[in-house]
Amino acid sequence: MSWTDERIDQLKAMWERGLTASQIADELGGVSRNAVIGKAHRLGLQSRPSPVKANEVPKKAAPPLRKSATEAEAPKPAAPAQHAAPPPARPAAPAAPTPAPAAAAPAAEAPAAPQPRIISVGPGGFLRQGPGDQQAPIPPAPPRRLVPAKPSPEIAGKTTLLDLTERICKWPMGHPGEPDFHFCGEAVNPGFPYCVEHCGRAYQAQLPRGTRRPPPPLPFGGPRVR
DNA sequence: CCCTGATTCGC
DNA sequence: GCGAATCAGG
Repeated sequence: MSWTDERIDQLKAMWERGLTASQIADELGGVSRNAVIGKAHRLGLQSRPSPVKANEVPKKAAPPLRKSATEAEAPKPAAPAQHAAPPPARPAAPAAPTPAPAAAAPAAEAPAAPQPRIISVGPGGFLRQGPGDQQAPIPPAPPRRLVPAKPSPEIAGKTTLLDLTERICKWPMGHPGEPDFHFCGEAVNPGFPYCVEHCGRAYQAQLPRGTRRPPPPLPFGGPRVR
């Protein structure tokens, strides 16, 4: 599997949306988590909250057993005189304990990052935006009332999250949070998370905007091999 | 153990 | 450029 422009776009989008590398890899298919991370770095996409990065600046004297001591370069400041001069800390680590300016929740955020490309990821990754149909701000918390999850009559007979199995089409119907949100529930197209019909919708190529999408090519035989 | 992202380095 | 192997924190 190679990094086509489209896949790179999806990677960027999902990465910025805060999906984990595993999720992204899974969503794209054909690549490993490492591949995603590697690519993200090469692209210059940069570190969001990483578990292994709270601090740590310079400290590479005894790399366990790596094959090379690439950077054993401690820039000797050649500071003569000054006897008893205490190690002036590290020249490059002033007082900036919070290098992550945007470490907020990945959800309700709109940093206004210009993103002209069109991307289209299936409902699993939940991205469907483009210059034309950008998502509304999703602003004020809807005055919806949280209710003690009683089996409302609306979802009676519907496929809920708990009903999902590997053989059940997981295409979402409606939107999460809405009272009648449920899943398609049809038998899946074997090997895919959705039924044949929804596979057709999930994996179609992005049409040029303006084009009315005709009936999806139904006899699904599309891409994505896992 | 599982998960995460970061980094290195042979290809 | 790519990604497995490795590292390292939660």
